[in-house]
Amino acid sequence: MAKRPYAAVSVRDRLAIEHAWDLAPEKARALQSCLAQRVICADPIGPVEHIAGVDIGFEAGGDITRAAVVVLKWSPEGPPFQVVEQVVHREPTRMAYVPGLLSFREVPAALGAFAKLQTPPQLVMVDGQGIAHPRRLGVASHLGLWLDLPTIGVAKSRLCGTHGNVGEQRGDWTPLEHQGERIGAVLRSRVNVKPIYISPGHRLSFETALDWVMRCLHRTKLPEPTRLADRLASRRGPIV
DNA sequence: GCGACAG
DNA sequence: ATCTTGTCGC
Repeated sequence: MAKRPYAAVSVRDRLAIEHAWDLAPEKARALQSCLAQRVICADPIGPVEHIAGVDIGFEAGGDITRAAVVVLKWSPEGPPFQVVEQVVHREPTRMAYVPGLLSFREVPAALGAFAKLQTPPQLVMVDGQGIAHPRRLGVASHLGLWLDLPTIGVAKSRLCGTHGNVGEQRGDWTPLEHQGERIGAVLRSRVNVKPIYISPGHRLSFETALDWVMRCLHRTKLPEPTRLADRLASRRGPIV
């Protein structure tokens, strides 16, 4: 049988999906609740050879959405990792930012970038929340569902939920909860720096999500995958 | 009704 | 997210 080029979502699925992007806020929220039921928050995730980092930036005063994906080769020795591929995909911005509906603004462009990727990753880290979302469908979860890959949400600030104080040592963390449910962890990724919010996006557990983020931490606040994707999305690097 | 609110 | 200069620190 013919080998399908690497594109996590088939063309036909893309069409069906794209129809579901431009929705009125109420419809979008209803769809999130529906999709959240399909999110799997458990292991195993299988052997990891390549890890992708995803982030979105904007150009032309916000009219153009710029999706960046960086693929790193995982090494047991830890970071810094080798960059094996980087892709940037641009397309017209779909809609304005609405708290809680970020995925409808960013996932379409992210899928466009993944469609151009040659190296299939086994794990994806996304800049934003996973299930640490009012309806349990942050951008990392939404993207994970369509890519059908394990994803982790790595956010720089809180969207919802409450938590106690986080220890001061690198690696200290405390649970993030919302409406009586555990939705993620608040992690001190670096001393003297605001903690980051980690949550499973899809197809892995809380523990595994936290493990991989800690394994990818180098000397900065953000784990390597999202740190590099961040730079690429705002065109400050890698590109070399 | 009054805040809070990923990127 | 983006618009923006210098500045404090490793």
